[in-house]
Formats: sequence, C-alpha cells, structure tokens
Amino acid sequence: MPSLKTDCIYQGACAEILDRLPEKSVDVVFADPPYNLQLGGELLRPNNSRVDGVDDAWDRFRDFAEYDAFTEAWLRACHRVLKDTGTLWVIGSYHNIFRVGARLQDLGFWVLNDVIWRKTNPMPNFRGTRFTNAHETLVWCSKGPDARYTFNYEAMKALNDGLQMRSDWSLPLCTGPERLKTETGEKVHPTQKPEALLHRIILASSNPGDVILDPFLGSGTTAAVAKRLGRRWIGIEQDPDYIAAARARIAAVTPVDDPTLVTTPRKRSEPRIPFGTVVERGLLPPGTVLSDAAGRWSARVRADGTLISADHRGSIHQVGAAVQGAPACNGWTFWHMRTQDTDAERLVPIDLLRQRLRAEMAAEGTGTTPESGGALQ
Amino acid sequence: MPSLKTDCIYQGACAEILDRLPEKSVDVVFADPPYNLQLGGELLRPNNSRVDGVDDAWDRFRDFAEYDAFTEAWLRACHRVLKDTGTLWVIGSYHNIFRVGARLQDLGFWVLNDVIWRKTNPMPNFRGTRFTNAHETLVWCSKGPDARYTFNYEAMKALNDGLQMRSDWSLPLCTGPERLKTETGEKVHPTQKPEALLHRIILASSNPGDVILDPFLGSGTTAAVAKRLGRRWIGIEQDPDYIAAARARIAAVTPVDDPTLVTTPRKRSEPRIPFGTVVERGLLPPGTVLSDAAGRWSARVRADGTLISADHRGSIHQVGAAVQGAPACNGWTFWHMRTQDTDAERLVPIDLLRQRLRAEMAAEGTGTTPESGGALQ
DNA sequence: GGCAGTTCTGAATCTCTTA
DNA sequence: CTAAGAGATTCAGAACTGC
Repeated sequence: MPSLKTDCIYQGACAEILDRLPEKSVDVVFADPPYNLQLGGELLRPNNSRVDGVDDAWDRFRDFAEYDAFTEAWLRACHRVLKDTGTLWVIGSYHNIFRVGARLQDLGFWVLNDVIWRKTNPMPNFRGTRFTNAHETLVWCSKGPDARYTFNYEAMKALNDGLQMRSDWSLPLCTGPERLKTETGEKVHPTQKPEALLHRIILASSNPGDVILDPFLGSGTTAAVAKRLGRRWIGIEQDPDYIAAARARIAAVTPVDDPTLVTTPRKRSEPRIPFGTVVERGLLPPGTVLSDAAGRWSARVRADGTLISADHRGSIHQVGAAVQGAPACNGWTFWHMRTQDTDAERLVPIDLLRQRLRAEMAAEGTGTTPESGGALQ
Repeated sequence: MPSLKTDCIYQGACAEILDRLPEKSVDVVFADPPYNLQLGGELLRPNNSRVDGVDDAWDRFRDFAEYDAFTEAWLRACHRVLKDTGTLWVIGSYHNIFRVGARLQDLGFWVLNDVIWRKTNPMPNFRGTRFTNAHETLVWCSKGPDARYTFNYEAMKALNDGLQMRSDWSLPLCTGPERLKTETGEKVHPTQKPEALLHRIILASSNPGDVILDPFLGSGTTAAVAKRLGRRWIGIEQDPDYIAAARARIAAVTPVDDPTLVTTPRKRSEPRIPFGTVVERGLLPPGTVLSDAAGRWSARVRADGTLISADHRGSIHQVGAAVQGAPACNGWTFWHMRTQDTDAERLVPIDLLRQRLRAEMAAEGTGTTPESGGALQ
C-alpha cells in the first residue's frame, strides 16, 4: 500500500488517482464536481451583454446515464480512501445534486445534513422565466449509519453568535480580490467557490492536522483554506492551468500556527472527573447537603462520592434522575451547594468544583490532555 | 375516459386513484409524500420531555428500493394526468428528496427550480450532533425540457416588493391557531404544512380556475388555499380521519370571489419591506378593504400584495398616490385598516403590520443577509 | 385584566465509554 | 458483542399559570 503524501496536487482523473491512494487515510472529502449544467445556447442580459456561462469540456456529458456512471466512480473511490470516521461533502445544484445524493445513499454513505448555501448576491434570472436561482446545495455524510464522525458543534455555535448553526448558510459569491483572474482579466475558473464556505466546512468537520481531500481542486480554494486552518490537504485536478493557478495561490497562504486559534473544544472532550474525587480532595465534606436550584429536593454527600436522599441513593446522576422521576439527569448541573458570596448566601452548581479540579489537574500536569474536537456517534 | 370531477377528495391509494382520472387534465400537482424518515428510538429534549416524532405507518418503508418503487409509481401517474403545460411540485427533506428528484428526472420531468423553504422557527438539534435541520426542499418541474408552463413572474416579483423572487423562501412552521387539533388537543396531522407556503406555490404556478391536484392531501392545506385563491382542486387521501378534518376545514374557506384579486397583470416599483409578505403571512387576507385615515378613498388587498381601487391598481404607494392625485405617497402610513379594539372599531395604519413583521424578522436573526436588512423574502 | 414567568412543542435519520 | 452508567444537550413562539 502506498503511503499518503499530503500538501500536494495530483494531476489526473480523480477516480484513477484516488485508486492509487491508501485506503482509510483521509478525514474529510470536499467535492465540487461538474454540475452537468446542460445549458442551451448563449444567454444575453437585458442590455444584450453575453453571460459567461459554464461551457467547459469537463462539464459535458451525453446523458444522465453517463453522468451517473461518472458520479458513482468517484464517490466509490472516495468511500475507499475515507477513514471510517471520515465525512464527505459534495456541493451541487438541482442539475446534479439529486443524482449525486441518490448515488451516495446507494453506496452506503449516511446523510448527516443537507446544507443550503444561500447566496446573498446571486445572478438574477434575466428572462423572468423562473425563480432566481439563489442557492446551492451541499450534502454532508458519514461512511454509514453507525459511523462516528467529527462535528465541532461548539465552534459552529460560536460562529453563529451563540445559537446552533443552522442548515442554511448565507454567504456572498466569490467576487472581488478573492476571485482569481488571469493577466488578461478573465476568470481563472468559472465556478470558484468562496473561501468563507470552505472555512465553515473545514472548521465544522475536521481538526488541525487532519487530511482534507478535494477530488476536483480547480482553483484551489479547499487547499488554501485547509492550509490556513492548519489542516493537511490533497488536491486532484486534471487541468494544468488550474493547477498552476492553485499552486501559486496556496503558496501565498500563511498557516495559522497556533492550533488553539482554530479549535473550539467540546465539553465532551474534557477529562472525566468522578464526583468521588471532589469528595476525596476535600472540596465537599461528607454530610454536605445539596439541593436543586429551586430548593425542591435535597440529598447528602457520602464519603464514597454517592448521594443519599430521603428515598434514593446512588451517583449524583442517578439520585438526580430518581428524585425528579426523570429518565436521566446531569448531576453536575442539577445539584447545587450553598456558598457565601459577598454578603448573601447563594446556590451554585457543583459543576464549579469540577471545573476548579480540572484547572488544578491541568496545572499539576496530571490530567489527560483534552482532545481537540469531539468524536460523535 | 372518465370526466374530471373537481373540488372533492378521493379516498384511496394515490397511484390507483390517479390512474382512474383523465389524462392531461391537471394544471398543477403539489405533492407532500412520505419522507421515509427512518427515525431510531425516542428522542428526549434536554429537559427530558419527549419529542413527538413521525412514526406513522404511512412513513415506514423496508428500504430505499421499496421507497423508490413507491415514488416512481405516483410520479408516473402524476405525469399522465398533468396537462402538457402543467407543472409538478414535490416537497421533501434530505431523507427522500434525492430519491424523488432523481426519479422525476428519469421520468422525463424537467426541473425548473429547486426551492428552499427556510424555516424561521425550526426544532433545534437537541444533542448537538449536527446542524439544525432548518429547511425543507421543494422541486418544481415541467413535463419536459421544451414544455411551456405557467409562471406568474410579475406576481412573484410583486410579492417580493419589486425584486425577483428568489429560490429561498423564509416562512414559519405551521403552528398556533392554523394548526389543526383534535378535540383532545392532539395534532390532527403530524406534518401539516403552512398555508403561506401553498399560497406562494399556487400563486406562482397557476391561474384562477386552474386545477390543483394534491395526491397526499393530508389535512387539506393545498385544497384550502386553492379554494381561497379561486382555483379548482382535487385531493387524494387514504386516511378517513385526515379526510374528515380536511373536509371541515375546506368547507370553512370563503373563496376570493373577484379573479382580478388573485392575478397580476402589471409591473410596479420597489419599497423596502414587501407588503406582499404581510399578505402571504396571513396578516391581511386578500379582499380586505383599506382606506385612508379620513375614509375618503378605499382599495382592496390582492393576493400578491398589490392594491386595487375603483380606478387604480399597483403597490400600496402607487395607489395611494393615484387616488390623491399626488406625485408620491407612503402607502404604509396612508392606508388604514379597521381593527376591533376594546369595544370601538378604529382605523389603524397598515404600518403596524410592517412593524410586527419587522419585529418577527429581527427575531429570526439572519445576520448580514439582505433578508434581515430589509428586503424581506 | 395585564404582565411576567413557566411550560409545551415542532417532518429528528440526535452519545460515548467502560465493564 | 451487549448492558449499564456517566453526562451532554435547545430555539422560537404559542399557550398557560399565577399574582
């Protein structure tokens, strides 16, 4: 099995190149395949200027059958090189996304989300014959229904001002200085994607050091953003002009050197601390009375790190669930202790003690290093 | 060939019923088929309450093959009953929309647009495992690449306050009084669609008197909106409980009697907040009579968000200016509506509705997009 | 009645580690 | 492999409760 050389562009047809890479070696695939646009003649704006549509050879297919065969080949090849914990992103429009989506489901990929790139500045429909085509669709999937995968939930939530990131993303088209131009001022690539789009994708679904593969690299947006965010990358591209432009572009990118700048740790990945340790270290003496925030229920701390209430005994979680009659409970945030704060007596969650202990252990160097990002089911 | 009886619900399996209808007799099909959700066990919110997921028998399929066969059967039957100038709408999620989209392309349907219903108030992802599933996808297609079809471009542009209607529509879920409930307070139907969605679809792709067919009628949203907008309709549904609820609902609808209220022959200009959204969201039903503060002039509201008076038609601003013989007019403050306030009937400016909508849109919080910046979708 | 706080709910493929 | 236990996790809006 060949080893995996990263941070380089492979020239050639993507399915063939992919078949020569080692299996289960890639963390994230981002694919921007030909859309099979099936454009008719040329399109004129109301002022009779010509719309520079996609008419390149790489977007010409005889029929759906040929496009489907092409799609299945590269998807299958991607499935092989993906790690079992890896995920695949594909972007497309209504011309091709149903073909792609159905094929990837048939190949066993498990759709996690479809994501809408809502364009803030789309090209209008000049003829007034349809709705302005103002979005593109991304499909995000894991290797199977039970596969674990990386989703940096907290990073996405932070990016969205503290609210869960939704499946619709409003971003402008790639224009202005970001858009690569030739010396004669022509677009280098007809469908260059905005870096903001790749920024969000890579931040959401990978960790620093991960390998991001783009089987249709084009002008190199994926590689440029991956490099900047401290990820390794692999690009596959046929066209030597695109490759030249991408190489120059990627070379000009300076990576963010501090990994903490490009990760938002999940609570799930923090070291686990048994409640018993809190008692053992004397942060909470046996016999201390805990209660919930509203003071409805109470329980006492036992020396072995279990709780005892009027009717129940067990872990902080078990007793919390039992007194509420709930199926489950996070005891750390449910149970509170009295604390003398300035003058008034207040109730604070015992999770504060866990946080203090984590800080102490980090200072001692005894705690396990928090893993970056969270691996999800 | 049987004749086409309209404005009624046929009970039975949709493909079988469709096969008994005359061919090429329907103008628009709107289909909301089972999504094949494949939900696992139960899901609890962070507060331990149970999510009432869709587990109905009609959404259970063995595998993709069975779902695909089901899909192809009803799509093929719809193709037969559609006029050559007819169009088909299908709504779905990532669970099924790729299967549906690929099959309808295979059957010869020609995709005109995919349209995103962006939900302003979706259910969150409670476990923090994915992006909030905040949208659904509609596919709109004609019978073939060269088929003519109805698209009321000007009506859609008017509804979007003078800007081309885009392929992404922001609308709230069907909740509150619009949501049908049983006597015991349960949902009549687990997936009732908002009337605003059907309002836009029917206004966009049909004319008064056209026949709208819904092969999965459910609680009858399609029929209710079609009737109100002066279209004929046909519903197909298996479940007798859904049928009973739909019949009662549809019977309570009063059609807009004047066809000129639901079509748009002329152009108009561009204010900042589309008055059409006020209409579409049901804050002001088509046919409502508006007047100026002194009661000197009056005009009626049309379904696309324009007004019609004795001598004039156009935007709220244009008609306001025209009736006064003034060069310009702010329709938002000029036009008033009657409101039942405490005991007395009063006239209040329709700007109140805009303010309410602005508050809602601000709460929707879409950040830097034009949508939150004023150009309502 | 009015206002504030609480509860409820919506097409949802919704955990991970250790024993 | 399964089972058990720890413990992480929510936004908008309507409906309801209580003062």
